[in-house]
Amino acid sequence: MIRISLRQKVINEKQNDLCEVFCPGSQIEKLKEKASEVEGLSELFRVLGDGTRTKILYLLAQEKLCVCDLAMILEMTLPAVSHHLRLLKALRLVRYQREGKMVYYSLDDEHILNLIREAQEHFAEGK
Amino acid sequence: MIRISLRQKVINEKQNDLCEVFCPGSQIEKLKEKASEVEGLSELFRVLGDGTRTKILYLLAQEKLCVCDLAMILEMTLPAVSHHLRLLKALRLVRYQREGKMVYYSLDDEHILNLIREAQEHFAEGK
DNA sequence: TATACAATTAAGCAATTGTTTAATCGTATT
DNA sequence: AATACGATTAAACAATTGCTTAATTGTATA
Repeated sequence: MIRISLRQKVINEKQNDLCEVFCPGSQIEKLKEKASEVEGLSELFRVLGDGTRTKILYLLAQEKLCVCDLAMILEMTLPAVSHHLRLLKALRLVRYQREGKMVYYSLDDEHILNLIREAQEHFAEGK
Repeated sequence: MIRISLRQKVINEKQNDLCEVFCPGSQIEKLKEKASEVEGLSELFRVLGDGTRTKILYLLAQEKLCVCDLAMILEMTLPAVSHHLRLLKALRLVRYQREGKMVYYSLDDEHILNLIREAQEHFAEGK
Protein backbone atom coordinates (compact mmCIF):
# COMPACT_ATOMS: atom_id res chain seq x y z
CA MET A 1 0.00 0.00 0.00
CA ILE A 2 1.68 3.13 -1.20
CA ARG A 3 0.30 5.91 0.97
CA ILE A 4 -0.12 9.48 -0.06
CA SER A 5 2.50 11.67 1.53
CA LEU A 6 3.32 14.08 -1.25
CA ARG A 7 0.51 15.30 -3.41
CA GLN A 8 2.34 14.77 -6.59
CA LYS A 9 0.34 13.20 -9.29
CA VAL A 10 2.11 10.46 -11.10
CA ILE A 11 1.97 11.03 -14.79
CA ASN A 12 2.60 7.77 -16.48
CA GLU A 13 2.93 8.55 -20.15
CA LYS A 14 3.34 5.02 -21.35
CA GLN A 15 0.43 3.51 -19.52
CA ASN A 16 -2.33 5.99 -19.03
CA ASP A 17 -4.87 3.35 -18.09
CA LEU A 18 -3.51 3.09 -14.56
CA CYS A 19 -5.24 4.40 -11.49
CA GLU A 20 -5.04 8.04 -10.53
CA VAL A 21 -3.69 7.61 -7.05
CA PHE A 22 -1.21 10.17 -5.83
CA CYS A 23 2.02 8.45 -5.07
CA PRO A 24 5.44 9.79 -4.21
CA GLY A 25 7.61 8.77 -7.10
CA SER A 26 10.45 7.85 -4.80
CA GLN A 27 8.35 5.13 -3.20
CA ILE A 28 7.72 3.59 -6.56
CA GLU A 29 11.38 3.77 -7.37
CA LYS A 30 12.32 2.19 -4.07
CA LEU A 31 9.97 -0.71 -4.65
CA LYS A 32 11.13 -1.09 -8.23
CA GLU A 33 14.61 -1.61 -6.87
CA LYS A 34 13.30 -4.07 -4.32
CA ALA A 35 11.59 -6.04 -7.05
CA SER A 36 14.78 -6.18 -9.08
CA GLU A 37 16.44 -8.07 -6.24
CA VAL A 38 14.55 -11.21 -7.22
CA GLU A 39 14.99 -10.58 -10.92
CA GLY A 40 16.94 -13.67 -11.88
CA LEU A 41 15.51 -16.10 -9.35
CA SER A 42 12.60 -17.27 -11.43
CA GLU A 43 14.97 -19.01 -13.80
CA LEU A 44 15.77 -21.50 -11.06
CA PHE A 45 12.14 -21.86 -10.02
CA ARG A 46 11.06 -22.42 -13.59
CA VAL A 47 13.31 -25.45 -13.75
CA LEU A 48 11.65 -26.85 -10.64
CA GLY A 49 8.27 -25.91 -12.03
CA ASP A 50 8.19 -29.06 -14.06
CA GLY A 51 7.23 -32.24 -12.22
CA THR A 52 9.62 -34.42 -14.16
CA ARG A 53 12.60 -32.23 -13.39
CA THR A 54 11.79 -32.01 -9.69
CA LYS A 55 11.63 -35.80 -9.62
CA ILE A 56 14.92 -36.12 -11.48
CA LEU A 57 16.67 -33.81 -9.04
CA TYR A 58 15.12 -35.54 -6.06
CA LEU A 59 16.12 -38.96 -7.39
CA LEU A 60 19.68 -37.83 -8.11
CA ALA A 61 19.86 -36.58 -4.54
CA GLN A 62 19.40 -40.19 -3.44
CA GLU A 63 21.94 -41.81 -5.75
CA LYS A 64 23.57 -41.32 -9.10
CA LEU A 65 21.60 -42.72 -12.01
CA CYS A 66 22.07 -43.19 -15.73
CA VAL A 67 19.66 -41.75 -18.27
CA CYS A 68 18.26 -45.19 -18.85
CA ASP A 69 17.48 -45.69 -15.15
CA LEU A 70 15.68 -42.37 -15.01
CA ALA A 71 13.68 -43.20 -18.11
CA MET A 72 12.57 -46.44 -16.54
CA ILE A 73 11.68 -44.94 -13.17
CA LEU A 74 9.84 -41.99 -14.68
CA GLU A 75 8.30 -44.13 -17.42
CA MET A 76 9.45 -41.79 -20.12
CA THR A 77 11.42 -42.09 -23.35
CA LEU A 78 15.16 -41.56 -23.34
CA PRO A 79 15.11 -38.42 -25.48
CA ALA A 80 12.54 -36.83 -23.19
CA VAL A 81 14.71 -37.45 -20.13
CA SER A 82 17.83 -36.39 -21.97
CA HIS A 83 16.15 -33.17 -22.90
CA HIS A 84 15.45 -32.33 -19.27
CA LEU A 85 18.95 -33.29 -18.19
CA ARG A 86 20.37 -30.95 -20.79
CA LEU A 87 18.55 -28.08 -19.12
CA LEU A 88 19.65 -29.12 -15.64
CA LYS A 89 23.21 -29.43 -16.92
CA ALA A 90 23.13 -25.94 -18.40
CA LEU A 91 22.13 -24.53 -15.02
CA ARG A 92 24.83 -26.52 -13.25
CA LEU A 93 22.30 -28.33 -11.10
CA VAL A 94 23.56 -31.77 -12.08
CA ARG A 95 26.95 -33.16 -12.98
CA TYR A 96 27.60 -36.12 -15.24
CA GLN A 97 30.27 -38.70 -15.81
CA ARG A 98 30.58 -41.12 -18.65
CA GLU A 99 31.25 -44.76 -17.75
CA GLY A 100 31.52 -46.79 -20.88
CA LYS A 101 28.31 -46.56 -22.83
CA MET A 102 26.40 -45.13 -19.93
CA VAL A 103 26.33 -41.58 -18.64
CA TYR A 104 25.69 -41.21 -14.95
CA TYR A 105 24.15 -38.09 -13.51
CA SER A 106 24.25 -36.84 -9.95
CA LEU A 107 23.15 -33.77 -8.04
CA ASP A 108 25.53 -30.82 -8.12
CA ASP A 109 23.74 -28.46 -5.78
CA GLU A 110 22.61 -29.03 -2.22
CA HIS A 111 20.44 -25.92 -2.20
CA ILE A 112 18.00 -27.76 -4.42
CA LEU A 113 17.23 -30.19 -1.64
CA ASN A 114 16.62 -27.32 0.76
CA LEU A 115 14.24 -25.76 -1.72
CA ILE A 116 12.37 -29.03 -2.09
CA ARG A 117 12.17 -29.48 1.68
CA GLU A 118 10.90 -25.95 2.12
CA ALA A 119 8.21 -26.56 -0.47
CA GLN A 120 7.23 -29.76 1.29
CA GLU A 121 6.79 -27.86 4.54
CA HIS A 122 4.49 -25.49 2.74
CA PHE A 123 2.19 -28.35 1.86
CA ALA A 124 2.63 -30.07 5.21
CA GLU A 125 0.84 -27.14 6.81
CA GLY A 126 -2.34 -28.14 5.04
CA LYS A 127 -2.23 -25.24 2.67
CA MET B 1 22.97 -45.85 -10.39
CA ILE B 2 20.93 -48.99 -10.17
CA ARG B 3 23.42 -51.79 -9.79
CA ILE B 4 22.96 -55.32 -10.95
CA SER B 5 22.30 -57.63 -8.04
CA LEU B 6 19.76 -60.01 -9.48
CA ARG B 7 20.23 -61.07 -13.08
CA GLN B 8 16.64 -60.55 -13.92
CA LYS B 9 16.05 -58.86 -17.20
CA VAL B 10 13.50 -56.12 -17.05
CA ILE B 11 10.90 -56.60 -19.71
CA ASN B 12 9.28 -53.29 -20.33
CA GLU B 13 6.35 -53.97 -22.63
CA LYS B 14 5.25 -50.39 -22.99
CA GLN B 15 8.60 -48.85 -23.79
CA ASN B 16 10.83 -51.30 -25.56
CA ASP B 17 13.27 -48.63 -26.67
CA LEU B 18 14.90 -48.48 -23.25
CA CYS B 19 18.29 -49.86 -22.40
CA GLU B 20 18.79 -53.52 -21.69
CA VAL B 21 20.39 -53.21 -18.31
CA PHE B 22 19.56 -55.85 -15.75
CA CYS B 23 17.85 -54.23 -12.83
CA PRO B 24 16.08 -55.66 -9.82
CA GLY B 25 12.48 -54.63 -10.26
CA SER B 26 12.15 -53.80 -6.59
CA GLN B 27 14.77 -51.06 -6.90
CA ILE B 28 12.80 -49.41 -9.65
CA GLU B 29 9.65 -49.62 -7.59
CA LYS B 30 11.38 -48.14 -4.56
CA LEU B 31 12.62 -45.19 -6.56
CA LYS B 32 9.26 -44.72 -8.22
CA GLU B 33 7.80 -44.30 -4.75
CA LYS B 34 10.58 -41.88 -3.83
CA ALA B 35 9.83 -39.81 -6.90
CA SER B 36 6.15 -39.66 -6.03
CA GLU B 37 7.05 -37.86 -2.80
CA VAL B 38 7.70 -34.69 -4.75
CA GLU B 39 4.74 -35.20 -7.04
CA GLY B 40 2.72 -32.10 -6.22
CA LEU B 41 5.56 -29.74 -5.39
CA SER B 42 6.13 -28.45 -8.90
CA GLU B 43 2.79 -26.67 -8.79
CA LEU B 44 4.24 -24.28 -6.23
CA PHE B 45 7.52 -23.91 -8.08
CA ARG B 46 5.72 -23.23 -11.34
CA VAL B 47 4.09 -20.21 -9.74
CA LEU B 48 7.49 -18.87 -8.75
CA GLY B 49 8.83 -19.75 -12.17
CA ASP B 50 7.47 -16.52 -13.54
CA GLY B 51 9.50 -13.41 -12.82
CA THR B 52 6.48 -11.19 -12.43
CA ARG B 53 4.91 -13.44 -9.82
CA THR B 54 8.12 -13.76 -7.84
CA LYS B 55 8.33 -9.99 -7.78
CA ILE B 56 4.70 -9.65 -6.71
CA LEU B 57 5.19 -12.06 -3.83
CA TYR B 58 8.43 -10.39 -2.80
CA LEU B 59 6.84 -6.94 -2.91
CA LEU B 60 3.84 -8.08 -0.91
CA ALA B 61 6.22 -9.46 1.68
CA GLN B 62 7.38 -5.87 2.23
CA GLU B 63 3.98 -4.21 2.49
CA LYS B 64 0.45 -4.61 1.30
CA LEU B 65 -0.25 -3.11 -2.11
CA CYS B 66 -3.22 -2.55 -4.37
CA VAL B 67 -3.36 -3.88 -7.91
CA CYS B 68 -2.75 -0.39 -9.20
CA ASP B 69 0.43 0.01 -7.16
CA LEU B 70 1.75 -3.29 -8.45
CA ALA B 71 0.94 -2.35 -12.02
CA MET B 72 2.90 0.87 -11.62
CA ILE B 73 5.90 -0.74 -9.95
CA LEU B 74 6.06 -3.61 -12.40
CA GLU B 75 5.20 -1.38 -15.34
CA MET B 76 2.44 -3.66 -16.49
CA THR B 77 -1.22 -3.29 -17.33
CA LEU B 78 -3.84 -3.83 -14.65
CA PRO B 79 -5.37 -6.93 -16.27
CA ALA B 80 -1.97 -8.56 -16.56
CA VAL B 81 -1.29 -8.05 -12.86
CA SER B 82 -4.80 -9.08 -11.93
CA HIS B 83 -4.35 -12.27 -13.87
CA HIS B 84 -1.26 -13.20 -11.89
CA LEU B 85 -2.93 -12.31 -8.61
CA ARG B 86 -5.79 -14.59 -9.46
CA LEU B 87 -3.37 -17.49 -9.69
CA LEU B 88 -1.66 -16.56 -6.44
CA LYS B 89 -5.05 -16.26 -4.79
CA ALA B 90 -6.10 -19.70 -5.97
CA LEU B 91 -3.00 -21.20 -4.39
CA ARG B 92 -3.60 -19.30 -1.14
CA LEU B 93 -0.28 -17.52 -1.40
CA VAL B 94 -1.80 -14.08 -1.08
CA ARG B 95 -4.81 -12.70 0.75
CA TYR B 96 -6.84 -9.69 -0.28
CA GLN B 97 -9.09 -7.13 1.32
CA ARG B 98 -11.28 -4.62 -0.39
CA GLU B 99 -11.07 -1.01 0.83
CA GLY B 100 -13.47 1.09 -1.11
CA LYS B 101 -12.61 0.96 -4.76
CA MET B 102 -9.21 -0.53 -4.15
CA VAL B 103 -8.30 -4.11 -3.40
CA TYR B 104 -5.21 -4.59 -1.28
CA TYR B 105 -3.17 -7.72 -1.48
CA SER B 106 -0.72 -9.09 1.06
CA LEU B 107 1.39 -12.20 1.49
CA ASP B 108 -0.36 -15.16 3.07
CA ASP B 109 2.54 -17.58 3.35
CA GLU B 110 5.88 -17.09 5.04
CA HIS B 111 7.36 -20.17 3.42
CA ILE B 112 7.50 -18.25 0.18
CA LEU B 113 10.06 -15.89 1.62
CA ASN B 114 12.16 -18.83 2.79
CA LEU B 115 12.01 -20.28 -0.70
CA ILE B 116 13.12 -16.99 -2.19
CA ARG B 117 15.95 -16.65 0.31
CA GLU B 118 17.11 -20.17 -0.39
CA ALA B 119 17.14 -19.44 -4.10
CA GLN B 120 19.13 -16.28 -3.47
CA GLU B 121 21.73 -18.28 -1.57
CA HIS B 122 22.02 -20.56 -4.55
CA PHE B 123 23.04 -17.64 -6.71
CA ALA B 124 25.13 -16.04 -4.01
CA GLU B 125 27.49 -18.98 -4.29
CA GLY B 126 28.42 -17.90 -7.76
CA LYS B 127 26.62 -20.74 -9.41
C1' DT C 1 36.31 -53.28 -38.63
C1' DA C 2 31.51 -54.03 -38.12
C1' DT C 3 27.76 -54.22 -35.06
C1' DA C 4 25.18 -53.05 -30.89
C1' DC C 5 23.58 -49.96 -27.72
C1' DA C 6 23.31 -45.81 -24.52
C1' DA C 7 22.82 -41.10 -25.16
C1' DT C 8 22.23 -36.86 -27.65
C1' DT C 9 20.54 -33.86 -31.15
C1' DA C 10 17.20 -32.19 -34.70
C1' DA C 11 12.79 -31.26 -36.50
C1' DG C 12 7.98 -31.09 -36.00
C1' DC C 13 3.82 -30.97 -33.21
C1' DA C 14 0.20 -30.21 -29.65
C1' DA C 15 -0.59 -27.97 -25.45
C1' DT C 16 0.17 -24.42 -22.33
C1' DT C 17 1.36 -19.73 -20.90
C1' DG C 18 1.51 -14.69 -20.58
C1' DT C 19 -0.07 -10.67 -22.61
C1' DT C 20 -3.27 -7.58 -24.98
C1' DT C 21 -7.73 -5.23 -25.81
C1' DA C 22 -12.50 -4.89 -24.83
C1' DA C 23 -16.28 -5.59 -21.94
C1' DT C 24 -18.19 -6.09 -17.32
C1' DC C 25 -18.57 -5.77 -12.25
C1' DG C 26 -18.43 -3.32 -7.78
C1' DT C 27 -17.97 0.59 -4.97
C1' DA C 28 -17.82 5.54 -4.06
C1' DT C 29 -18.90 10.22 -5.21
C1' DT C 30 -21.54 13.92 -7.19
C1' DA D 1 -29.64 8.00 -10.24
C1' DA D 2 -25.66 8.85 -12.95
C1' DT D 3 -20.88 9.00 -13.41
C1' DA D 4 -16.11 7.72 -12.37
C1' DC D 5 -12.75 4.57 -11.46
C1' DG D 6 -10.32 0.41 -9.60
C1' DA D 7 -10.52 -4.35 -10.44
C1' DT D 8 -11.91 -8.47 -12.76
C1' DT D 9 -13.25 -11.33 -16.55
C1' DA D 10 -13.45 -12.84 -21.47
C1' DA D 11 -11.64 -13.65 -25.87
C1' DA D 12 -7.84 -13.73 -28.94
C1' DC D 13 -3.13 -13.94 -29.99
C1' DA D 14 2.01 -14.80 -30.01
C1' DA D 15 5.52 -17.15 -27.75
C1' DT D 16 7.15 -20.85 -25.20
C1' DT D 17 7.28 -25.55 -23.55
C1' DG D 18 7.51 -30.58 -23.45
C1' DC D 19 7.02 -34.50 -26.04
C1' DT D 20 7.46 -37.54 -30.19
C1' DT D 21 9.95 -39.76 -33.98
C1' DA D 22 14.04 -40.05 -36.66
C1' DA D 23 18.78 -39.37 -37.32
C1' DT D 24 23.37 -38.97 -35.32
C1' DT D 25 27.23 -39.46 -32.02
C1' DG D 26 30.22 -42.04 -28.99
C1' DT D 27 31.82 -46.16 -26.82
C1' DA D 28 32.34 -51.10 -26.23
C1' DT D 29 32.35 -55.69 -27.96
C1' DA D 30 32.18 -59.53 -31.27
